[in-house]
Parts: sequence; structure tokens; C-alpha cells
Amino acid sequence: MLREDFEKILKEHGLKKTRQRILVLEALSSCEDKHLTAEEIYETVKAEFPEIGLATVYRTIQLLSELDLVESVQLGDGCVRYEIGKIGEKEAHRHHHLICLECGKVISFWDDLLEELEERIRESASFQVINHEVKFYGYCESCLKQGQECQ
Amino acid sequence: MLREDFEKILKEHGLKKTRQRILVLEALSSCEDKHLTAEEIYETVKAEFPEIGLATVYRTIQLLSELDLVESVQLGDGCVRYEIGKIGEKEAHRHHHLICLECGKVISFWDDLLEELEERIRESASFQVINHEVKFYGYCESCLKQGQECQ
DNA sequence: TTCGCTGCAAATCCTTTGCATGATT
DNA sequence: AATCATGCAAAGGATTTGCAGCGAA
Repeated sequence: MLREDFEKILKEHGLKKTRQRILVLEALSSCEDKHLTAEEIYETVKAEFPEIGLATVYRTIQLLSELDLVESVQLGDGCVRYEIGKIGEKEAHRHHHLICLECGKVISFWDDLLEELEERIRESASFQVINHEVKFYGYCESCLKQGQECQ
Repeated sequence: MLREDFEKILKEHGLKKTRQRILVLEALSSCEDKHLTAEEIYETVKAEFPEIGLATVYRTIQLLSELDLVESVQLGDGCVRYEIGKIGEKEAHRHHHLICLECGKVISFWDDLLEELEERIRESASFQVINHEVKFYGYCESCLKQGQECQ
């Protein structure tokens, strides 16, 4: 997500361009794979703009969600985290997470193998699938190496 | 999950059999497809045992989680809900949810099509998959019928 | 009798809201 | 200048914790 695109979207929706909004979006864009919590976004932005308040971060996240620019994910550690969206892009539908049960590391990956499964659901359950969310829990490479005797 | 099995598990772990614990488990067993919140479990048990406290419900849920008898699910409405587990049974790995974006209805279904995908992940990402969680968002049959012009 | 379990109330954590001030258009 | 957005502090909701009393073993 480019800054100009974002500014254009704000304008289109009659919303004001503020430093806080830009910085929250940039925090989320800069580390796409970090899955930041609201608190982490707050700390990140505060480094560059110490006056920002946590409430503004929450309000901005909510705004970005409504604009379909970010989505929340819950990765098993009890925290709500936010990701910059791939919404609208064709990547959106193929974006999944691998979550390490040992170290908590999250690996994003893309795959569309579920297309076939969706088709079957559509037929068998009379349910029109719009989107799906898949999480795989297990052990990442480095944790496997470290504790080969453990599992 | 049968009551006797549960009592046996409690005994095996040196835990006491209490009316509260039995009733919480029964609330969760009786309506497997309801995905109750802590508050709903509380209300259900209270009908039969009005002295119970909400804290006990939370403590019992936590206990049941540690015993791998229940797991939490978050179905897009912002609430944390609990399901009696299929853990250990071969059903465990094939248990997914269809969530209606219109009415919020949740339909559980079982399918193991992801086996193949897991195999590919194991190879390509050097990640050992232990479990997975899949949610499909879309529109259920009755919502589709009602608003055929809407989507 | 012992020790774990419970209910209650208070504490905590995360998120939202009200309101006066400040910034953007 | 008008309006929207912000910071702060207070409110809200969900969950956890401390503690004295109760109940299962």
C-alpha cells in the first residue's frame, strides 16, 4: 500500500489526511509480516511522533478496517493483531498463516488449494463461500532442529 | 464426552469432582453446536445451580482447556466461544466452521481435504503441521434465499 | 482433617467514548 | 471558518486474582 494511494482513498471518503493516520498505516506497511498489536503500533508510531494517543491508534485501526485496508488476526496467543490487507488483490483469498506452537513465530504463505474444497462446500452444504481463513499450528524449522528429541 | 469419562479424567489428575465442574461440562456437551460464551455457560449452569459464580465458570473453562477437553473459537463476532473438544478422536483434525456473514449462524462440518495441503506445507515450508483451523465466511442457505437480489 | 475449590469483590487488561482543544480543508 | 480528528481521562466489558469460607476426599 503506497502512501499516495492511501491519501487518495482518504480524500475519496471525505476524510482528513493527518500525520497520525499516515504513520499508523506506515507502521503496518513497513513490517507486513509482523502482525502488530494495537499497543505495538502505538509504540512504533510514538518513536516518531510521541504526542500520539493510544485512542487515536484504535480509532485509526477501526477506520482502516472500515476502508478494508487492514484486517485483524488472532494467532493463538490471545492478542488481537492487525495486518495490512490484500483486499481486492487476488492474493487476498490465498493468504494463510503457519503458527509455531513452540516459539510463536508466524509465517504467512499463499496457496489456493482450497478452491476445490470451497466448490464442494458450495454444493454439499448449500453455502456460498465468500472468504476463508486458515491457520496451521505446528513447529517451525528452527524449533524442530533445536528439540528433535522433544516431539 | 460422557460424564463418567470426565470423572475418571478428574480423578487421574488428582482433581476434585464438583457439581460446578460437571455442570459446566454438561452445558458444553449438551449443545455441541452452540459454541457458548463464558457468560452463556454461566447462565445455563445458573438455571440449575444458582449459587455458581462467573469466576468459577472461567476457572473451569481454563481447567478443561488444559485437560484438552474444550477449545476456544472466535467466529467473527468478537466473542470468545467454547466448544467441547474432539481432541484425541480422529474427528479432531477435520472439524471446520462455516460462518454466515448475514445472520451469524455457525455450521460445523467435517472434511479432511487439507491432508494434501498439509503434506505440501511440510515439504515446502519445512514446517511440521500438528493441527489446523479453517473458517469459511459466506452466506447460508436461508439468507441466500431471502436476499437473492442482494448479492 | 486436609487441601483443593468456590463465591465474592476487587483488580487488571484491552478497547471505546465524551469532551474540550487543535489541525486540516 | 467550519468541521473533523486528536489527546486525555474516564467508562466499559471481559477475564483474572486474592482471600476467607466451604466441600470433597
